[in-house]
Amino acid sequence: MSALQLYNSLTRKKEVFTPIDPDHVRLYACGPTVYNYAHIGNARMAVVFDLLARVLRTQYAKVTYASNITDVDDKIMAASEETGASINEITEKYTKIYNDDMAALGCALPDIQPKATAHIGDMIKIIEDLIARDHAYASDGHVLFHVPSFEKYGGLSGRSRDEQIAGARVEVASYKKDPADFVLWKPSSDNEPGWESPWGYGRPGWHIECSAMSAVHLGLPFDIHGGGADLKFPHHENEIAQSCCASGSEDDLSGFAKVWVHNGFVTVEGEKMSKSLGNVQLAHDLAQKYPGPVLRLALLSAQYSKPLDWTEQRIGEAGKLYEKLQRALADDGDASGAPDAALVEALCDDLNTPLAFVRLNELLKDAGRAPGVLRASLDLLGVVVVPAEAAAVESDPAIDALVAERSAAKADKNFARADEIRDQLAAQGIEIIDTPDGAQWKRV
RNA sequence: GGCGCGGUGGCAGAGUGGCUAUGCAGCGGAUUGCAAAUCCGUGUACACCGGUUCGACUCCGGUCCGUGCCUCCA
Repeated sequence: MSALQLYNSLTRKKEVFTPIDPDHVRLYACGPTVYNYAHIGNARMAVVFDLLARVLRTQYAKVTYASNITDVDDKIMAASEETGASINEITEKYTKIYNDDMAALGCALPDIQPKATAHIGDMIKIIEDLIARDHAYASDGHVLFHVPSFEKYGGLSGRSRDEQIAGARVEVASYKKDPADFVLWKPSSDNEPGWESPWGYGRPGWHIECSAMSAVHLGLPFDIHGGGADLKFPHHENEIAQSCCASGSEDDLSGFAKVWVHNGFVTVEGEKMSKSLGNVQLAHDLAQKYPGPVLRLALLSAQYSKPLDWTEQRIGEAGKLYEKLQRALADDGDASGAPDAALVEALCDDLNTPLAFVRLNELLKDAGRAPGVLRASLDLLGVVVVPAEAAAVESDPAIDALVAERSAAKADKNFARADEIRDQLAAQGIEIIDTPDGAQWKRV
């Protein structure tokens, strides 16, 4: 069996993955803030870590994959004010939509999907620990992490505290001892969501939730922590600071999580997705328009850590691959088999999905002989191939009549008439496909 | 400005110190009455300039260009 190698952002090297406990591999990935539909970038993260969990499961008997739902956040509050819907209505609605949409993309539900609001007590506990260890202080209703108290701060992103301040875009607030200090807890007004705490009524800062949920559900240190590349700083840097300092691991940045995996950014037709450009591609919309497996194939068509440009052409190519798979697996048949060794090997090499797809194409040519291997390989990739529906899903008396007339002409060897009808329908965007079971047609 | 990442054939996208993937598109052919599908064949591409080397797309240095983060962000 090939050894799994992963690029570790913390060490900046590709490393052979060695679990802390081979009997139980633990993976955490930062999940979405549920205030809106997930976009294709969120979907990439979900697909990448779903795949990583699947690959891990081929090698280890027990794998726990946790990915959180952030359900307390200022953006959610803003959405609530805007729409008049309650916070709960919003978070419940978009959590369900997120899970449904990711399921369409072939993502299994994480083993644990903790919600921030269910872990406020755990967060308060960590904050208290940090205060007790002189890494945090209360000030003006806020509690802040004191960055200068953690010498190794910045080790993940390669950014020193001074450099962070040099950017001069960090919020300089009167209650901060140091401009780099970040919020662990902040006060809420009466009409804002909040919880009672030793520092008064308030709510947690953004970073603390992941420190709390990962520790509670996985224990420290755990094996792999993942998320989008943009989370590296400040989110993951701050998670490390909180978790290492609260757990007495100030000297070892890997005292929180051993391996850090970051997936690359998604652009759309060469441009950054943004509301102002109006080019945000929602997973929900895409899933209405294309089969989920096609989207998954498209998302995996570049290696996870590389940037991915989301284009019509890419979806089109994924669509063609999917159609080939559908044809190859049209007959139920041998469902047994293990995933192809070369494909597994490609995935074990830092999830090299493009290389795995090369193998997939070879398997496709051999599908007649070894459909079981192809099925098992697709299973591992999380690509669920659903047989194509019989072509003519719609019915149109005029077209059906012409198709029937053409079939009759063919039977009479009147090919001139048959071709005439083909051309006529083609002009209307109708394609006739002859099959052993008769002619079918579809709009193209 | 600081910290990163990357520049590979028409497009996408792996990879390797020497044998130069793969997919899509294109072209040629087989097959099919014609199509579709399928199959076969076909492209010495690795930003630029130096260096190391018997040999570099691959290692080192520099240049140019693109891009991400540094503020909420997957």
